[in-house]
Amino acid sequence: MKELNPLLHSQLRLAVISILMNVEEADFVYLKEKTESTAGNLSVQLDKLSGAGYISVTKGFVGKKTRTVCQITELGRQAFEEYVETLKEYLGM
Amino acid sequence: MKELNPLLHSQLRLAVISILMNVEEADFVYLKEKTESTAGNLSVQLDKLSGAGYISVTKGFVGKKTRTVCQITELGRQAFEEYVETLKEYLGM
DNA sequence: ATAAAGCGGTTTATTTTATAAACCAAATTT
DNA sequence: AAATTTGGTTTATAAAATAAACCGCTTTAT
Repeated sequence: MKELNPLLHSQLRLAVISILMNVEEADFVYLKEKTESTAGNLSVQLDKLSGAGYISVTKGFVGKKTRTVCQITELGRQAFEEYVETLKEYLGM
Repeated sequence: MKELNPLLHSQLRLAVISILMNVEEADFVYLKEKTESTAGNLSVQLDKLSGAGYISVTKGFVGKKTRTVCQITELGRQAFEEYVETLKEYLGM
């Protein structure tokens, strides 16, 4: 049995990646609302994903307010696809 | 986004349940080999699954040796099916 | 017959991970 | 200008996974 990439096998990180797979980009506030996570938790998990090179995180401004935008990277996309394949074995699909 | 049943969202426990879904029953030694887990870890995770009523664990003998046999319960089967459905949402299937 | 090693586990301790709580700077509202 | 809100980060705590140590029984070798 292959191992399930532990970086993706986490509810919140999987939710984030899953969202980012279906959208060009998403900002911190959107991700927080969509995943119903706390800011702190989200911040930590985004760091991990970005540390692994699975997402890019860009801080910018909208008017005077900061805006943190996330995008999935090619590496992240690949990791996700592989995770799904592995998972299918577990689920018998 | 629905939450992924945390009892099933664990590599080892998911592997165990996944095996038990496809087999009438499986004993400790078989599960250990198949999942490549340590005995300690497996023991703990089987306890959790059995504590939740997802599997039944029966201790018996084969000759003089003890044998611990596991089977998935109806509750476990249901939980697994639901977990898979929820996961599909995350994976976009 | 007895010590040593192996089998099938369980219990306990350690490490890792997830989560929440506290905090911070800048902007906005009152 | 004080208080509140926004958009986060950092740090502390709780929970989970994992490994290490252990235990009773059996088998093997001496």
